[in-house]
Amino acid sequence: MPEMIEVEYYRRVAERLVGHSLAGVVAPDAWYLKGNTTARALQVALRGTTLTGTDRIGKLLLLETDGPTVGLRFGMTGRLLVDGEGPIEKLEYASGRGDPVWVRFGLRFEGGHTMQIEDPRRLGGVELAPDVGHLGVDALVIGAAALRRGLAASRAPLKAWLLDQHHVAGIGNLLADEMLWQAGLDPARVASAVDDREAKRLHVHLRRTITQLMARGGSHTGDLQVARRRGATCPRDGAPLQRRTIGGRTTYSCPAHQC
DNA sequence: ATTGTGGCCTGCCCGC
DNA sequence: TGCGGGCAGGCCACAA
Repeated sequence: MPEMIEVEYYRRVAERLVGHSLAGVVAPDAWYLKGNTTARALQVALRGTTLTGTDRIGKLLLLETDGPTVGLRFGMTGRLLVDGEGPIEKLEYASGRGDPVWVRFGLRFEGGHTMQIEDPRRLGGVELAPDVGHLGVDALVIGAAALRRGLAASRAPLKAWLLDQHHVAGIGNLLADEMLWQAGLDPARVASAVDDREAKRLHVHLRRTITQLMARGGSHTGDLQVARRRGATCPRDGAPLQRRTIGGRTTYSCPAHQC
């Protein structure tokens, strides 16, 4: 599913169209437009503007223009297609087939270029001038000290804290499980009970997990991934994995080495 | 303020 | 072969 890694891939393909001007907006699905915007409002605001750059904060992709900024969210099954092709063929929890009705939003550019979001489950969305003030610092940017301070101030379970986009932006369920498994920390630990040494270790593995999985090709390429099913054993030490709900999400962890 | 819960969306997969 | 129920999780509204 799209976590910050996949969204970063999307950002890189979107970057190809920087410098092109927008010829039109295709918004067949009103549900997909968030923040009370409409197809007409988007058309009026964006037509004739030029894509000047792209940015990403966590899982939010920002298309910067010389007019307003457009925010794209991909939910769990959204893919970005530039000129009909995406950087990712198949998403975890989504099939490899495509269906034209899954295209929920599109931008037409001068010269015939297109940018589209294909999202079978409609969990993503498009917003004009999104408010990014409530988003935490991007997971690849947060420093060890900030991570330690954030954890110290919370009584939420460690994993729930990591998933909260207000604290750190970009970590989804798979990444959270993988980095905690790598760091040897129990996802159910109370965040403030994580000591300085453990917080430092988590910071190391947070960065390492994201950069490594980005190089491998996606958030589903972690070492724990093969064991994300009932009855599986830990790929590291062979212990039966624990399956729980933490932070409202299915959580796999190893009771032997995560503590 | 913080933390937890339930609902939304819909395709896919499993068991019958 | 078809069908129904469970499942997946990012995000948001809402409750305490």
